Amino acid sequence: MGVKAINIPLEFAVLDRLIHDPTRLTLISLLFVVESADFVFLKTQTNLTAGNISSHMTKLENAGYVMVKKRFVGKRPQTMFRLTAKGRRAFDKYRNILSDALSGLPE
Amino acid sequence: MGVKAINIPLEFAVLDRLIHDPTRLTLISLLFVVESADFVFLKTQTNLTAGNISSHMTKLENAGYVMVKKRFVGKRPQTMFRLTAKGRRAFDKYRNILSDALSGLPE
DNA sequence: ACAAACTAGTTTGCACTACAAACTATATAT
DNA sequence: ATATATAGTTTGTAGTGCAAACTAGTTTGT
Repeated sequence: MGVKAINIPLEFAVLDRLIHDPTRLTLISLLFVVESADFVFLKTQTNLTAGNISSHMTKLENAGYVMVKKRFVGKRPQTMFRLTAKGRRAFDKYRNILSDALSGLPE
Repeated sequence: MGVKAINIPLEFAVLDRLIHDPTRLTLISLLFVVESADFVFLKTQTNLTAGNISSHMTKLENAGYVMVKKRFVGKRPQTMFRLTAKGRRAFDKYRNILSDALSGLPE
């Protein structure tokens, strides 16, 4: 028979690409822990450029993972972000798949 | 002072992109556990197309993460892949960064 | 009052990437 | 001979991430 049958359940393939990108992983994780954050907070906590944050958050918004509320604080525009229930579920699922896959490896 | 200073160490940004891609993550993980595998094995264990595997493995080879040995088995070509020491180190580091970052999150 | 510098973002352009389809080359079956 | 299968590689294309450039407004300096 030669080689024994091997079955390694590597579920990396089904990881949500929208979450998996490192930049969005950072942004989503931040939103996950702080519940709600504005643009400036995201910018100072990360080392991302404004443009980068903007386009990624738009992508997350279009996916329905993030809610956006714009208002003025004093005279300045402020953009607030918050994970939606859908976004939270997607992130939970992502984490579970990833940590399961990682823990399935030896060592 | 308003809001307390928050410092969340999210190290996702430094993840090795070469490893982070889900397809390569799958391929590298496979090599990590089986030590050495041929093209056909990688193809049957994953649901990837041959072209996809080919280009990803070339990328990993160029990065010095994977060694390739070609030979004939009977009359058929066989391409064997194996993680290099460098590749193994990179993968170990990747796993550590990722699991640390994940475990830093609440819940 | 006017300009320069700063704040808060969005849009654009480019270089790179992943993916499957198409291809090469050889072997086997009919 | 022709068709089908195996073992891959190369090519073409659509999509992506990123910073630079831009928009719109505010504050500061003189």
